[in-house]
Amino acid sequence: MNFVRIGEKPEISRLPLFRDMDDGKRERIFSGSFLQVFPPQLTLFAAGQQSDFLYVLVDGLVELYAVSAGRETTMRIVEPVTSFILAAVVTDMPFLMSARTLVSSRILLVPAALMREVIKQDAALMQATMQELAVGYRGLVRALTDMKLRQSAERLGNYLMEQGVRLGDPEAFELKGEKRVLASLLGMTPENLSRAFGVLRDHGVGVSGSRVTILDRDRLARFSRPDPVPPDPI
Amino acid sequence: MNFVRIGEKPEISRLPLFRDMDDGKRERIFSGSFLQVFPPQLTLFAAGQQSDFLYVLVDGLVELYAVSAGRETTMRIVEPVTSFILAAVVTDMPFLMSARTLVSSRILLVPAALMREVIKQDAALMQATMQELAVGYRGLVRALTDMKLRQSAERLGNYLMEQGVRLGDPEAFELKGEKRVLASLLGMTPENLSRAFGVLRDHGVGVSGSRVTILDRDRLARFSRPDPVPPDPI
DNA sequence: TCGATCAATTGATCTATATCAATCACTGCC
DNA sequence: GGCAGTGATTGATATAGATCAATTGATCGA
Repeated sequence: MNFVRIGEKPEISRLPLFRDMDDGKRERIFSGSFLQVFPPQLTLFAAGQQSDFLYVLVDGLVELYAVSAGRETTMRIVEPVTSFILAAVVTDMPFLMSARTLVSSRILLVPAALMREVIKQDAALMQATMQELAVGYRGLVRALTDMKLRQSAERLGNYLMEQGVRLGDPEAFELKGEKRVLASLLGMTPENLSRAFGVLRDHGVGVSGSRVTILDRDRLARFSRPDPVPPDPI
Repeated sequence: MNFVRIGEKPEISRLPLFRDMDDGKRERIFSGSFLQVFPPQLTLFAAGQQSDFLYVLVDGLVELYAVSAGRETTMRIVEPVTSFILAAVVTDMPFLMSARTLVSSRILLVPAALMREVIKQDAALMQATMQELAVGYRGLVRALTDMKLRQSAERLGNYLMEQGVRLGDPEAFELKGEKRVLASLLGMTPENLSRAFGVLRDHGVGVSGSRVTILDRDRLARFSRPDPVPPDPI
């Protein structure tokens, strides 16, 4: 367990969540938090547990998953630098999701009680928390719509288009995490993910290992029918 | 278009969202808002539109639905007294969902800009908004998990158990809205909703029209495997 | 009271996706 | 360099749920 080192601060401070708040208050949060490195495939917390920390993934990759009816499903693949499990911290309710590292990860742990306390004191932090929750809410509305209305290959197509934009190069990028995790995120089996990639090959998508190339964006869009409302910025 | 009448205030003021805020500020919001009655089956707003108002359903029934890939799906059945479409208002982004009245409804319209302005001024309102979004976020996490992991009859079983508790009598209650809307909410066709009710008949559920009776709660729970983490209050 | 209308139900298929079963292709290690 | 071990792919089959097609039942107005 280490306290937050100087080198880490800038990228964490640059997060929308902490960016606009009072410097002293931010310092207070950071000095009460600690950075920890976790090995791959380690369970960080399980659904049902009391939410003792807000997590900020600084480096690595984390999977959030939910369990129900004896099976599990990936809810989110968290890429750095992002906070996660904010809603549980804000409501002071047990986690609905579990988390595990997919690769070795450096994570900032902010004590939930401290976070809740400073939120109450700092209007900018509260505002940012509110925004983050609202944006997250809308992301889930999209995800649920996607799951209810689109079929698997279309979901994959949309995911690839969005991921391309998010990662900076809409034409070509690397998939994050194993394909089986991606399959679970998209609500399908690994077998069907393979077949879905096969389908998309005829609609302007190239894949080789985890390298994805979007050869014909219009063609892919025509097939996967992206949401008319464009994605929210951050 | 009428301004908020005295008679309406108490139940709106009692909403968690407005309950704890400064009285003067609340007055400011209410005097800038108006109550309106809408006939059944009227579209209140459509996805993609700029979010000009926060809506509070005072009386009646409203359906929130999303459209994608040419089809539509019910996202939420809003019962009084509840605010809706808060995330769009907070982020000042276009609606992701459309809304229509299912029956004649009395609705409070709070101008979105006014809402955002007062949120910035009143810490208690901001806090309540944050809480509401966090609770909503968790509701969507549950809904998405449900859709991904449970099959249709189980989803129905869980819905009925929760609805019973929410409406005050876990043993017997009336379904809100038409069954076709419920089917869409639960991500199935009306035909399959009928069959799902048929399945649940062997698992402690009685139905007659829109009247649902839960004859054997344990049996139903055994079948539909409710979430181990209990639902959030409010 | 009788049709007309529309939601709900029931039955018969069809289809997207899951499941089961190999096989293939890496990756790392001895 | 070869061979476990693991993830990805491909193929064959099974199944939950959709779709199509009537039929039933309830509501409402003439």
